Amino acid sequence: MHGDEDDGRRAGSAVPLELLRARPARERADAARNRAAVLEAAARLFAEHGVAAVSMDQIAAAAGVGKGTLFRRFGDKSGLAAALLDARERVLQESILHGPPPLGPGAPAAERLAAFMDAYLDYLLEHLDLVRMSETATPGARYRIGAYRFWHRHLAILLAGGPDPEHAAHAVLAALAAEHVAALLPELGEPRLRAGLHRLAIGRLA
Amino acid sequence: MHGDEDDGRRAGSAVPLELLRARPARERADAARNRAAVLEAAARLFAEHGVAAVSMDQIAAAAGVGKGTLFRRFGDKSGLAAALLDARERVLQESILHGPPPLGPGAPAAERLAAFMDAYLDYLLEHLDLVRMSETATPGARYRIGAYRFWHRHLAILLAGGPDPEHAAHAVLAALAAEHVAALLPELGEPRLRAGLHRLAIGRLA
DNA sequence: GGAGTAATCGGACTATAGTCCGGCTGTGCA
DNA sequence: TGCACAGCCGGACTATAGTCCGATTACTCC
Repeated sequence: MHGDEDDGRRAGSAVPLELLRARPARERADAARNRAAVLEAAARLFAEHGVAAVSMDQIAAAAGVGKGTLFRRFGDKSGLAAALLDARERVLQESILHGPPPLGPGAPAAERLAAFMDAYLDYLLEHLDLVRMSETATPGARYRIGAYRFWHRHLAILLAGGPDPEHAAHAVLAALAAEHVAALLPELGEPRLRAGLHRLAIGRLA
Repeated sequence: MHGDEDDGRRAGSAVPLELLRARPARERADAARNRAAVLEAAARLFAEHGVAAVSMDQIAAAAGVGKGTLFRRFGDKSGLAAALLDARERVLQESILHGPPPLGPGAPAAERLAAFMDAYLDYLLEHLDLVRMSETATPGARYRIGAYRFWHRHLAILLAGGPDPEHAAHAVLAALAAEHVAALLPELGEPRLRAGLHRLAIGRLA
């Protein structure tokens, strides 16, 4: 899924469990230590100086690892951002799949849509810079990470009544892009942005 | 507006004509020559190797100018892309302002909306890589360039009947972002994408 | 035609993302 | 406990965007 660091334990892949256990499936102790050190250092530096102002060199130095380790582990800066967001994303996804209505299953589609827009916007506003980094570091990154596919699938199902739910879901997600929200927030303010996004999801834009 | 290179002749600014003529308003002959050489070299290299695969160094070398000249003139890579798109954009903007209906004034808003979506998508698909570069080179670039403001204003006027035309216009433009269209095109194909965008503009998404 | 001036020129310089590979070490096995 | 090796480590290396400033040169005014 999203945090696809290239270690052995990929979740949800089709590889049989035996094959994973054939080679040392667990990551080495030093690798685990370094991973934790990197995530901790990155979180601290990002919080301290802002996401954009922190270089990968600084993170590597602060974590006490080499650049090679950093990049092999997380791919690039967007991968590092995704890894930091991973836990938060899982919580939201879990609430959607198995949580109580209206965010979870059991409520009418329109109510679930509204709940999703609110919940996603909450998540986005809380981590705007980090999400922005994870979406824009490399061209097309946003559409490749597993999280996008999850949100898209969820929206397409909720929009199933319309003419083209697949495209409608993409259109809603376009308006939820971190870059877009970051640009609109100072211009419109949060309440107006939130209301507009609700109308978009409901299909009452014009 | 969009191609805001920092020479003396800014179009559409509020500066009185006298002030512009007080200092040497015309660009120097060598500057004009270099500007043309850069644009020509960039257009050729972009067409030959693709926008992403051409470095600013290569462009400078091919144009026979130094890097300093290149960057002073166009600011950054997105500025260069914007300058190359400038002529095309003006044509579209002119058609909207003074051309025949339904793209130009005189037709009902719904028809003008459909015409705009078609015309903009034509423009976008024809120069997808270049627009993408101009929009994504630097964070927030898309929302700062004058062209975005133009499209937004136009859409907001056409969407005037709805609850929040300003936000609706932003939402439509979010779905027209080069990054977004580039990601959806291979997945949905052009006809489906076009149809979906029409529905979005009409407000019949769901 | 000549001097003054202001803008331009261009290449050296910095900062950062991302790659590569020789050496090392933790881990599983005997 | 010792061995073999897969996988990890980390810093040197490359490529590119963007900055800076001394030298140069086009334009203006006398």
